[in-house]
Amino acid sequence: MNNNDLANLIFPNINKTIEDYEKIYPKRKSNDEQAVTRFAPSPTGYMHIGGFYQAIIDYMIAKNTNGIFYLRNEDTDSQREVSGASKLILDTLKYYNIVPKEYEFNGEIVGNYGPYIQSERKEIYHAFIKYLISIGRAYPCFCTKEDLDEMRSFQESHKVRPGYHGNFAKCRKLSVEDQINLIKEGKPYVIRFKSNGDFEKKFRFIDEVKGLLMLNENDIDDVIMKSDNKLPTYHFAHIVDDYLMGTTHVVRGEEWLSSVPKHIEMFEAFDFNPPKYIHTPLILKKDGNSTRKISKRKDPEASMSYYKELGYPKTAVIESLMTIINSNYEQWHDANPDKTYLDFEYSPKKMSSSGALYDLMKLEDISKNIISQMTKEELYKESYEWAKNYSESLTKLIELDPDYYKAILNIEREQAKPRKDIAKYSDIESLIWYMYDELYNPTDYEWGKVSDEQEISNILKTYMDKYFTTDSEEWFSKVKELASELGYAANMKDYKKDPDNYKGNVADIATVLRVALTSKSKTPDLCEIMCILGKDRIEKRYRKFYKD
RNA sequence: GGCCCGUUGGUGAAGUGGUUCAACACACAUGCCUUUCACGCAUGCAUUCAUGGGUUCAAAUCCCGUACGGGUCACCA
Repeated sequence: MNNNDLANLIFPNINKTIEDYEKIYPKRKSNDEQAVTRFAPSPTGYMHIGGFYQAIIDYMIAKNTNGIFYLRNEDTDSQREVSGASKLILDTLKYYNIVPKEYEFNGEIVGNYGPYIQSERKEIYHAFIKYLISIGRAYPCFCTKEDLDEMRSFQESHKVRPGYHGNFAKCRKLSVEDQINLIKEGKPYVIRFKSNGDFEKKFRFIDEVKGLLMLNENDIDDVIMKSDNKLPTYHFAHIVDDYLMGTTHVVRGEEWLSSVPKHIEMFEAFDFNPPKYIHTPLILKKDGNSTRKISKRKDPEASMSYYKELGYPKTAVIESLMTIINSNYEQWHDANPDKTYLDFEYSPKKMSSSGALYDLMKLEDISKNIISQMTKEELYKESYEWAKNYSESLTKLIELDPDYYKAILNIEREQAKPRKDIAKYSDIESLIWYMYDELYNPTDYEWGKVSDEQEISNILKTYMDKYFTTDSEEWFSKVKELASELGYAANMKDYKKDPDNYKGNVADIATVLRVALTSKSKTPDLCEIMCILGKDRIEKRYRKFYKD
């Protein structure tokens, strides 16, 4: 009885060898510069901002090198799997135009290196495990959960390094005969990798972000195949998949750094070259005085749906993340205003090696700039699209009269220095509601210096009788004339020189005209608002303040 | 606890031994402009790079210690 017998007993129906799979999935025909990257989330519920930001990096690396970015579904943990999660992930990537070249969804496989869903790759993993068993680098372990708990508490109380290693690795000492007998008896087992490493020894490892690292060798016999569903653990699937799929760069969170030694050892056991690793810093969140990893439970902004629901433009979300990915991005973008983030050359070396706080104010700023640059047609399209999904009330307003809505959006837009007051589509309604008679029913008027009812009435009446115009050329001079007639300074300089000489100034007059029309003291250009509302509706609103 | 990673302003950070080394952007403050707000413009905002020591003519930059923060030690990824 030897290892081959053991391997055949465990995997009697696995006939393909590693060589067979290497033929089925030949090395990708690409030159050395062309990177192959992957986004490999597990479908556990929602799209996390940390994962998304890694996907951007994957996508950019592939784009920069004219390589391939693919999506792999890591669903080996059936317990944690949430239905619909993989659709959400693909949809989110597509929504942001981070589209993988190869992926699998709903039975459709796009690409020659699939399946891209790990649960469908069981046979492949088994072939690789079978090989490992046959050469004595993997073995069945019959330890129960209780055995392992006992081991752990012993290690804790005796202050030895925890883990299934050295003399604690009971099952690695079992003879092949015993192993075969126990399996025949039907005892449940997992398959563990047999480590040859020495924890006391260090080896050099280069991470593309952090640079040269000295790491301890792995000496833990990790589980590579689970007992219940016979699927591989992450560690093992990573080796097999990234080898067979030709991944050149693995982008993953910093939390994986500590498992690098075991991954390296497994690659070596197969004599495969490991990919390059880009361990990205975590996205953190300030919580009181401390910082911690951003989390879905506590932080709504951890989920990508947050940004979509609030209606931030896609490019704003991506660019705000770019400022964390490579902080020289903004300067580059300012110097190359016509280019997009896809033209930007990502550099892992320029990544910060410590975690970053994601600044929502920064997002708002980037977003305001982007929205201010949109034409009214673009903003109309984007905001309508958003409204249909997230705001019934805004949808109604838009559909009432699309051209009217566009006219409102166009206030102080499509000009050299456009207005920047919209950061997200969900802001729009609260900025334009007073333009709609259907919604206009204010109870609170934000009067300024002039609040005397008689005076307000007088100003409004005089304006409507003698100075009303919607001609933008002469609008303000008319307001000035009105101011003069009523004893207010027509221009600010005169007023400042001698304030006592006047009842107020032209700004006070404009404020009365503004508040009586909109109830708000702060609005965009009053003349443009008046143009859009038209004389009849203005008069109707003003008449409420007339006194006889 | 072991091992690993990190620590430049409120935030993202540039800067890896000297010649503007504390850039740039956000935020904040003030002023100008102005019919309000926003925009725009101008100015201000770290005598100091967690901390102690060392190397050096010279350190945010190199070395050692300390503190603090984070990660990881699963049949989860």
